[in-house]
Amino acid sequence: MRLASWNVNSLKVRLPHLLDWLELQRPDVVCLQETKLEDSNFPFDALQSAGYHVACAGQKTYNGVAILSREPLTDVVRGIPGWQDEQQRVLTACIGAVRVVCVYVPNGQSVESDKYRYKLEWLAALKTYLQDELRRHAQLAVLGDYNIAPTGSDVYDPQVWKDVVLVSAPEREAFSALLGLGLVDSFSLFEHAEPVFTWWDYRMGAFRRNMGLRIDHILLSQALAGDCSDWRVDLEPRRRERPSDHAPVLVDCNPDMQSAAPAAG
DNA sequence: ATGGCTATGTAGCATAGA
Repeated sequence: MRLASWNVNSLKVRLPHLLDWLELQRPDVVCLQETKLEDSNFPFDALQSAGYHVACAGQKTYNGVAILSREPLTDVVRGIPGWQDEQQRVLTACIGAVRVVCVYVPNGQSVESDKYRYKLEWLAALKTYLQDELRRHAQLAVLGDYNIAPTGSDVYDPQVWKDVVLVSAPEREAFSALLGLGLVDSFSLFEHAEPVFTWWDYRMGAFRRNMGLRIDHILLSQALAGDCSDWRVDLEPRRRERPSDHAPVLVDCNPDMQSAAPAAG
């Protein structure tokens, strides 16, 4: 099963890129972030014609998440249950025995900002939610734009990216806390000779100079991580005209599509 | 290198992203 995550930065603008890319990569499941579309404007027809079932949780102008899947989506849940949030940032669904959570973690703006406090509170709520989901689903995948570069190796210049939003200690601790639940950053299952990034600023020729950050992640429960055979970022869409500032991230894994029950213990 | 692009809502620029 091929799982992917892509912050498209407006699905309206990026739909042609997405449709081309779906045909090339043929992922089984795709989590989209920053769709910036109300559900009434979601391009259902184009994606259904491309062979995908769709679940979406959008809003006008900002945020918005969606899950595309070749197999039907069931048990769809919008947001973090029990945690009120105006912003559409979380969507969860089952594909067979695999539970998929699509997340768009708040940016935080700056460590002095109220938005930064919201980000940390949001991450704490996400942790509680994922802990709960892990109890219910042995095969859990949490894909999305985390807006956190976990280590100094995940930024092009650790001197520049120091104690600022996206790399601050509290944010990195919040990310580690998700791993502490028993989730694995699928990136870390493989060796990487060169730095790997998933986002590059539109300005300053950042992509051309590979001045990027690794902030889009695919976390897998132990049951899925054990059979994960590949992790990669696809740079091709970022090279196109009018690209998203994020590149899609993909993993290949081999879930057990029969058993939905969590492992004992 | 200091918000230098890009997208949205909306009709000039403001807000947000990371």
